[in-house]
Amino acid sequence: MINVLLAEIAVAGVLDLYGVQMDTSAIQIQETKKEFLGDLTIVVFPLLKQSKKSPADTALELGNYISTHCNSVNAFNVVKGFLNLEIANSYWLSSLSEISNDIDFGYAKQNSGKTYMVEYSSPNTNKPLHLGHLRNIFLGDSVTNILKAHGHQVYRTQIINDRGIHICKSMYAWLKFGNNETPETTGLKGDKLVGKYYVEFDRIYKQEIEDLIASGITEEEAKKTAPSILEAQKMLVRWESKDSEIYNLWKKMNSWVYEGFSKTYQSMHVEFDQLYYESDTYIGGKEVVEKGVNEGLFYKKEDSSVWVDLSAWKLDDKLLLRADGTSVYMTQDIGTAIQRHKDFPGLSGLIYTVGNEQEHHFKVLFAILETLGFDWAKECSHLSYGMVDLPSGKMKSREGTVVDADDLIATVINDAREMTEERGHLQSLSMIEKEALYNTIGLGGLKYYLLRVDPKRGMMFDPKESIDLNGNTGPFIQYAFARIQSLLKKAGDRKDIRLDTDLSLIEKKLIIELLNFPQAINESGKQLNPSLLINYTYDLVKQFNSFYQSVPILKEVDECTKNMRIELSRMTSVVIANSMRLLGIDVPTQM
RNA sequence: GGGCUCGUGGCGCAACUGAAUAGCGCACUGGAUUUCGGCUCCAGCGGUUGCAGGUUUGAAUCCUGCCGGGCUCACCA
Repeated sequence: MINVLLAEIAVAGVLDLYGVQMDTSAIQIQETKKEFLGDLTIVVFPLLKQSKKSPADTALELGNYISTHCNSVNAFNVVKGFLNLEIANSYWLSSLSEISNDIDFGYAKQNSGKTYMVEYSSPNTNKPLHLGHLRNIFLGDSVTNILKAHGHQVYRTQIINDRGIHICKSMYAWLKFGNNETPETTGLKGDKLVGKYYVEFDRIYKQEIEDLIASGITEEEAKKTAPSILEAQKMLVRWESKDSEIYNLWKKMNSWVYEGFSKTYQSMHVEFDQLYYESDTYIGGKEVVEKGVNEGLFYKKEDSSVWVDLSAWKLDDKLLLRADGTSVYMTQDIGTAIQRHKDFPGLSGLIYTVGNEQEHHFKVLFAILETLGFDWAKECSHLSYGMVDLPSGKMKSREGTVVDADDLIATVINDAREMTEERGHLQSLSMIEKEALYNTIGLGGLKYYLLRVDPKRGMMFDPKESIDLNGNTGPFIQYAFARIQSLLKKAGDRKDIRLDTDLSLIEKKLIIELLNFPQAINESGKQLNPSLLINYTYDLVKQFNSFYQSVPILKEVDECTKNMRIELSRMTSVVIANSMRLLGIDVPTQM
């Protein structure tokens, strides 16, 4: 890579000129802004302490040194403290030639020897998946792909939140008002049916609270003593003691939900390697907590609830077991983390893809794991992401503004169908191929939209924009790919690029952009941030479209130039495909 | 109230973690096809980066204060 080479030469230059040894990391190299002459720019301000000269003099001296010591540097110019270097066309052409034989360009060539586990999705089993889950799922899925591209082994996992008070709420409402309804008798998807009774519970509960308040009880008291919530709590205790009636009901309703979820995952082409069930892992968590009490790591209050003191982390004390002996969310998360490290010894990292409203929870979890003395605790990390809001504001289940995942996916595929039928080149496609294409475009647009924004930030979801075709969208990228495929089909056999081919500015810029791909993968992996890859790919495609528009490719008469342009196009499509694959987005050969 | 976090053209997002005149998309205005897929390209309009100080050769980026959102501090998950 030329940047590395230039940095080394610059370091040698500083040593030779000013007698100071520097690290290559201190050399700032960036692409030259388009309004200046040159390809790469070294910022010399940080070197002034060493040179003890003006920015202009330093840049001039360093420029002279570099151009005589690096034959890929043709010329240079100095603007203020910026040393602009012009790199020889032959360098760019040989770089293009090199990567154009690499179908896996950008991906690690060998195994890193490291293993990671990425947790994502992990829904509760009391209601269907919604838009918020989609951001979570696409993010976790993409981060997994990106880590794999770094040569790591990665396991996709979930914690299935299949126990707890929330499940009991659905069960209670179903028992009371369900009339033995099943997915079969109602034709409802299993997760939708169970979700219906979770909502039903909430309605009853609210009503009871209102009635209690009307009878003169305080709101706080009413919330604790409403009959429905007391019943649900009793159920949880019975469940933990494996009461067969409750346990069987729980199994039945959960099985409905899993069937529903599995359909949803299939529709978005997402799979997992290893599932963990809270109903299994909470037991291990409980045991560890009890052991921790005996070892004096945790303490018991008079009411026999168990707590941990986290003042060493400047965190409040945290409850680990309720007074009635049942466990909380944290208890099972402790058990799950331990189980995972038992099952996969030597994990280099365990990454939790969970919304930012749980940042505090994970700080506490990791602190507890450290308290327990697990040395892998510091390798656990929380991939936190911001909430998805609608133009109308926040999604609120109470107000019925939650965007259902199944509905959204269906909508987006249908929109893709309508738009593609209108303008597509589909004559040669069978019905099945067409359906697959609508799927690719609709889902691709949706994934692109949700992955485009920096995960850390909250984002706005506008249903109208999600599968827009113009601008910074999935279909825009897909179209560029399809168009290149069409071109390549007519291009004939590949030939090597001649290093003396003429290069225009726009062609050179495109090569430079292509060469940046490994760096984009690198950054997105380091930061666990797929949006960096999206931004990169979008810039690349814009650059390509501009190139495509400005010069003939197949109609070019000069054979060398024509061949170079074909290779440039082909390599662009390889990078598009390789990048989109990491985002979980398919690219069609025609659309 | 304590902690975390975010305020960038009308709207939605960038800015390589401190560098050149803050970029892009949507929307709006005007152009481009004897051309390989026009779901394309080119140009214009539009910003004192919430406000006020400070550090620095250089600040959207770092520090302090204020204003305004969001999240969180559960015997919920």
